[in-house]
Amino acid sequence: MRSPEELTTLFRDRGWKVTPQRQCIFRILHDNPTHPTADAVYAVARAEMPTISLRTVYQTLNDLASMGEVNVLDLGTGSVRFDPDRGAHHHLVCTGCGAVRDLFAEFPGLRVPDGMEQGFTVGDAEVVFRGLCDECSVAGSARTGTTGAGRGKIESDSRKRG
Amino acid sequence: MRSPEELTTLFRDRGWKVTPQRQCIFRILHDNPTHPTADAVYAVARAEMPTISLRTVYQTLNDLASMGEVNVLDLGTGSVRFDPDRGAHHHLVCTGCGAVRDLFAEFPGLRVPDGMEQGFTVGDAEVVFRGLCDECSVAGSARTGTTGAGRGKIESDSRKRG
DNA sequence: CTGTTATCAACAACCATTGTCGAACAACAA
DNA sequence: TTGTTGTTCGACAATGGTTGTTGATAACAG
Repeated sequence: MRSPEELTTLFRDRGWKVTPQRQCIFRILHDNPTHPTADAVYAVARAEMPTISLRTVYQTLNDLASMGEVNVLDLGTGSVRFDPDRGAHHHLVCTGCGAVRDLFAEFPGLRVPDGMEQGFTVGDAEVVFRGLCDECSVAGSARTGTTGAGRGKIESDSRKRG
Repeated sequence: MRSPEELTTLFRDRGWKVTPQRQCIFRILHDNPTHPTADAVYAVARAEMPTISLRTVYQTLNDLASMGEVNVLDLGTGSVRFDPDRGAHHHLVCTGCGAVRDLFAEFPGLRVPDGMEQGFTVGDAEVVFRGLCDECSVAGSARTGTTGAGRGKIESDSRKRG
């Protein structure tokens, strides 16, 4: 996404006000590679603006998304993540803790093979590599995780109910 | 996933009972290419078992997931989907209506380039092609959708609040 | 047949996210 | 420096998807 200064101009052009809260969020997101959730942004923002509200964070995040300044990612980790990097890239997702890392790689030949479109008008392709991050592969030799995606919400197999 | 008959055996082996409800869900899922949500399974199940509960559907679906008989997919469409096809394949996702279609294609060279693992122990790669299905591309020439993923929950830009 | 387990119904709780409302306030153009 | 207007806050309710709970009933499996 663009720099806080540029965003200031863009907001003004749209007739939107540039409040300290918004500027704070601009700064937090700028060059941020951590794909923070709304709640993560909120936590950081509170450090310098203790009275900022979660509602305002969501509001501004959505404003930025509607302007196309951040990408909204739902990688199945339970909450939506915001990515200020607008360039084409893919993701590594930890099935343990939900961490997301960028993967700047190109995969030539990554398009729907002819005749398999099934009526779809296909836009972008995103690749998600799922696995365990360094911390989680150390911490847990058990719990290899669900085979596919999943937000870690699989019922804890609590048989014997009732 | 395996046939209803095989699943019956597998459940018994685990000391689980094979109830009509479970068998019903086995049948609904078997060779089902629609990636149904739990609610979709529930709707079909009720057609032949009007008294089945949503709770039981979730329960059985999670049982099957924990056995590795179905894949749990969170494609950012708002609810989790269940895929009985355990083979390697990818997906087409409609950003309009959330429909999911299988894409049986192989993408050779789809692995994390050396040195870009960032500490991850990478397992599978899933490719999501986002676009519009035939129905949605006819129905909506407006609303091209959010650039990235997103469950269509972006706030409806209702300015002038307060 | 009998003991164990699954299911039901009905409800509450959870989480991420959005809506709402009034009051206070601050950005910014005049 | 003002006034207008948009923004924020706080506090709470509501949504939708999913899971927990409970007691009673029903059904599987040995």
